[in-house]
Amino acid sequence: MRDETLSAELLAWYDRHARDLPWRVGPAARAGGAQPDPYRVWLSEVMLQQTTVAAVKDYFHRFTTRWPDVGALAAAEDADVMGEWAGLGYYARARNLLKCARAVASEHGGRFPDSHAALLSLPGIGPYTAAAIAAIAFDRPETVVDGNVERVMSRLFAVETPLPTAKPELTAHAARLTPVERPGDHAQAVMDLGATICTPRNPACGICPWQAPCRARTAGIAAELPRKLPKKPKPIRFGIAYLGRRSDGAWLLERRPASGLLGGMLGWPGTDWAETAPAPAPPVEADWHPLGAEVRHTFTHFHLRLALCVAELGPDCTPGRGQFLPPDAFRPSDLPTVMRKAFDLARTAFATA
DNA sequence: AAGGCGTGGCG
DNA sequence: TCGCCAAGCCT
Repeated sequence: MRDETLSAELLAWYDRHARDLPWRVGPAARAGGAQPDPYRVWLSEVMLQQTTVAAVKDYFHRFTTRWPDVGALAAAEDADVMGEWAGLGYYARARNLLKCARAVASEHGGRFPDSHAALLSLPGIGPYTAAAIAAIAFDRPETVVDGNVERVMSRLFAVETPLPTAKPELTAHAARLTPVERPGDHAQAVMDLGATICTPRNPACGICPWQAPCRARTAGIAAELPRKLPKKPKPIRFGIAYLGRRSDGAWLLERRPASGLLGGMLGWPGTDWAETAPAPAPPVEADWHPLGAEVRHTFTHFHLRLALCVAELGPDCTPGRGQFLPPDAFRPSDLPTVMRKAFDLARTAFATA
């Protein structure tokens, strides 16, 4: 059965405390008839997948400045989009972002569909994002369930079953609270609550609009929820990267395969990353010098220790892999973070050589 | 249907 | 220093 009492209390809080975000139409403007741009809602939601608001803001501004609408993005070069996404992580999102933009442009006349089912069929749009776009951009009564909602529901109803087992139960709770009126504001309100008050650690229960009905707070276990299954330890992997600079200043880089880790991104040629020390595998015969420092970087499922080799390459150098990018065609900011760390260390070495 | 897939901030 | 965590999706 539906319970809109709780939502009414939350919306009253949201009307006073909604965060001002670049992609958001606030409750006052929305009440005045303003509608969010589905393109901006979609772009922000994809960027926000497993990513904090603070990390997304600058990327969102750069993307919307460079590609103001879905048609412009659909017409962009792959390398430009991947370069603009560099540093934000989870690069499959960028690959699917382009696929989705092109699908909207070619199959939907340049307009985002407004139904959950149609949105779900687009690349990079899963259950959460489809519901978020339908609710926020089109004010459809969809139930949005992300990590925030799971945490808030687990506390509000004191669900002690660990995630991900508890997910269906938490989704059912969230669905009961979804109002027919203002479902978009409701969705954003629950997520704002989770992001600012019902936080993972040290939740600010004293100022929470749901402090009275919250069963975890009553039981004194709010900070312990949601419970989660233990995680596997991350192994350490080792690799070597080769940073070669030609005498004219061009750097030897390569485009990584279109799928897998850092898929589609620019990177330095090198060995595979394995749990045992790699055999040297330079991309071209040269006087490679090992760098004293190594890059340490942690991915989702392993720690990487990346040894670096640098070399000055001759003007007629013809490498077996990769391509030379002249200085005016190479922005270090186009590199994923692990590769940019390597560049920063090597650049220092060249500068002092 | 578990596991692959980035990064930065925080306690 | 280190584990945890963030507006998940795909295979």
